[in-house]
Amino acid sequence: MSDLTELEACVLGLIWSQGPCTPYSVQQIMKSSPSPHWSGSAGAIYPVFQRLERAALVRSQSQKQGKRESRAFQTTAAGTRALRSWIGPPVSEWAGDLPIDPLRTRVRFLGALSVEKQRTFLGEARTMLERKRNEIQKDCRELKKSHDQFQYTMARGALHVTRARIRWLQEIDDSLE
Amino acid sequence: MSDLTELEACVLGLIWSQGPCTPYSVQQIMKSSPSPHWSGSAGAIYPVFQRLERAALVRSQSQKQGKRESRAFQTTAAGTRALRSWIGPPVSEWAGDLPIDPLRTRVRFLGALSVEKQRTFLGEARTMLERKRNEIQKDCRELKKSHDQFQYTMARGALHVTRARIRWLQEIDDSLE
DNA sequence: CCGCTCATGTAACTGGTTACATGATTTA
DNA sequence: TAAATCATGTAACCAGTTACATGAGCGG
Repeated sequence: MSDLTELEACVLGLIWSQGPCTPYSVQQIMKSSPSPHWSGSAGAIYPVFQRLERAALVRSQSQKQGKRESRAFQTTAAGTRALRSWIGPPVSEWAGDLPIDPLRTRVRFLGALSVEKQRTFLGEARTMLERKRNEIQKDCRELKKSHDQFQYTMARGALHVTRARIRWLQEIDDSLE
Repeated sequence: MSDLTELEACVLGLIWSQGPCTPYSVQQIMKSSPSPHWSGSAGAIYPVFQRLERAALVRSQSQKQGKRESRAFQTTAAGTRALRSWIGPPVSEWAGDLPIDPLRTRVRFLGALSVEKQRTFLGEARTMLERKRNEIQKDCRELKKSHDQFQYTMARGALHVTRARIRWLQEIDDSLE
């Protein structure tokens, strides 16, 4: 497998971290994520599992109970290697790049609005960001003693960034005086 | 036009902010952006212009010099309206959502690496982020007196977020003790 | 006149989306 | 027993990507 897509690698990582699991359960994890940026639809997930298995990065064994059949997947040694090399080091060039942020994109063209509308926009955006920040904070507290240290780390990252975005909106608001 | 894609809206916004311009010049702007998340390829840009014109959000007039012909596009009144309603308010639900960040995705699975590799990873990532931060800082200084206030604002946003990401990596590094 | 940039496009592909289809199992 | 959820997939679509094609104008 030449190069994993983000989704493929993410699924691979989840299989790795969850141990044997079904496409369905991975799908549930993706859907329940606080801000899922993938649909987690069957139409995406199942083909990914197929590709990963074809590339021998995961293997499956069917575990049928009664007439209901399902297959449990786990990473192979090659799969773990692929995951590790996907993560790095070496860290890819783009690592410093800003994640694409639809809110920032909109702010770029904020000049198209009247100053009043600009204020409304900024106010609404801040409300949403603050709500998000609170959610994440709650998440952090819950994950603090999580078995998986890096899930907590993720949440902390989310918190840092969300706070930064709030500060930024604050700054814009101030500059509109 | 039911709903603009991010790329369509972004192009529309650029046409709006630049005044009459050609697909090619918009393409150049996209390519020269500090962290372009679109390829800015002709295969993307030209069809977008076609769609925007079909939807009467932009109009064009050919400005041929000699045998060389090119068309200059500008937004129509409907185009400006579409841009404004794309920006909001009302601000969309997802505004608070975290932008998808490939670095964070990788950190989620950092546990797959040895602690040594984890440190290397974090070190490299930080170097890149710091380099980026410096670039952005320079950008900020240059844009400070820019004609377009919101371009400066964008850069400030980038700075806030990048600093937050650096602090986050710092925090992870500390927690590995 | 050769190569570079300007400038405009098309064609094939690809990864992920929505919507659909199917049937087993559990719960009200 | 009807509805919801578990669980597995397929099919059509769509936006953006890479790669290609074409030709004008310009500097060495």
